[in-house]
Amino acid sequence: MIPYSPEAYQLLHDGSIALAEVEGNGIRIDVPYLNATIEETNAKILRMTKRLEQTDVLKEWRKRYGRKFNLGSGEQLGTVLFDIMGFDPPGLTETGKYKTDEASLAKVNSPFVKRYLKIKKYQKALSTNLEGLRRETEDGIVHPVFNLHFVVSYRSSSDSPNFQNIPKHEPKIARLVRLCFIARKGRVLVEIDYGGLEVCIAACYHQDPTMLAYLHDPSSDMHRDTAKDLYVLTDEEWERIPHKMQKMIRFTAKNSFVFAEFYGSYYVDCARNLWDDIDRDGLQGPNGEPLKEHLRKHGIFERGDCDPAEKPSKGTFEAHVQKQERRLWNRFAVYAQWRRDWYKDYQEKGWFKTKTGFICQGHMARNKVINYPVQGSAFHCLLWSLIQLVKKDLKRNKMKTLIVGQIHDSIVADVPIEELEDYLALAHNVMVKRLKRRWPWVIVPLEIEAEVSPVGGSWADKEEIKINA
DNA sequence: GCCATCGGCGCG
DNA sequence: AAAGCGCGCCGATGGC
Repeated sequence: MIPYSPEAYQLLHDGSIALAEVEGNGIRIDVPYLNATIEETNAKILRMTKRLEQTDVLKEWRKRYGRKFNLGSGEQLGTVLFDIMGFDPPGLTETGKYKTDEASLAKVNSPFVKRYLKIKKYQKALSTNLEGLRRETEDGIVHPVFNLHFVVSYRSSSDSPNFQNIPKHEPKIARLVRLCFIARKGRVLVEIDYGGLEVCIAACYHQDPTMLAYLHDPSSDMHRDTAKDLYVLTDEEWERIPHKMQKMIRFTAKNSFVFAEFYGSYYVDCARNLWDDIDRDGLQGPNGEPLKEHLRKHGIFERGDCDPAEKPSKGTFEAHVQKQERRLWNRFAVYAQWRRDWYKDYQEKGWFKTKTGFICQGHMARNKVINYPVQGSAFHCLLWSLIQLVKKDLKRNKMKTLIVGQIHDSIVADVPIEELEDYLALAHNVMVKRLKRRWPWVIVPLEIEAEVSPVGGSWADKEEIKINA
């Protein structure tokens, strides 16, 4: 069976050509800054490593391994922490070694851990994002590759360097790396992204009335409402929490619970992650108290065993999250039913077809069957918009704007400052209005948000800007 | 020296 | 009944 309709084929065909042009354009790199930053980051890592020498963990480590000592070896670290020093092993990897990732190490009570993890973060940024970027930059321009093939869900990928995983969430690291990416002379970098695109596209498949109501009412906020339930916060208490803290609480509710559930996770894993999030992010309740203290006032005293074989005990966070899980899927009951029906249909036929005309066949686990069509179709909305801009609108209007990248649900462009207004209007027209005409199955309103760098400035300094429709 | 695999982690 | 989707890149490791 040919795995796509003629129109789906056309999308990949046009998309490949448009993305080739995007690759050719490339992004300007601040080479002097990049070179200086590589030097400085190297020195910083060296300094931090020196300070680590005084910790008891590192002393034990050197004693055990001598000349073979290697700070980058997770295996050595596991042996030192859990075999020699007797900390509780947080769990084992797929192949039976000690886990030494950030979440596991967070449970080890030692001043060594925090500093070690900080070094690892900078090491990662240095080797992947800074040195990797320098390797791939030529004449001050980098040309990331964007692939439309080999991705099972019919999304895209990027490499050499990967433009789709540049640090963003950790402020210091994000700034360090994003200062490298700058607008050309007299121009600004503009990133326009669809807000909540995957949720919107999922809603086009399942048409759950509660979800549709959320998406049609811009003043409502599913993640905020879920966050309040999850942490037992009344409206009045929520209002007393500082805006920045509200955002952090909403962020963890969204990523560790709502999206996790939508992707097929369940309350045991969610409870574990959410409980860890509270301490790691320093989440606080309405009186500035640690969120766990707030939960205690509402009869939630501890995390719970989170043992899949056991029922959660009363008074635990695990039991509470289980209750919230039931509540979530009761509210989105039509969505829940669609998941069952969609999967059953696949089991009977052995394949399914996406809204954008692609056929996925072969053996797939349940969660993949549910996620691929949404993930793929969401990206196709972005790709169609990008094709319109690159192939039609920018050329038709004889504009000098260059599309330079794409990150699943966003488009990055290098725009002459005098074209900014025109570009924003054009993008809005394509991404919001014309897309819905192109694909009438998009039955929810779409929203876009734009961020703009200073003239000749960097991606790190971009700021949100209003789009006048 | 080359290559595949693993654990870990960055992004959506 | 099962139990988080998709990518790419890095260093470590071990087999050849």
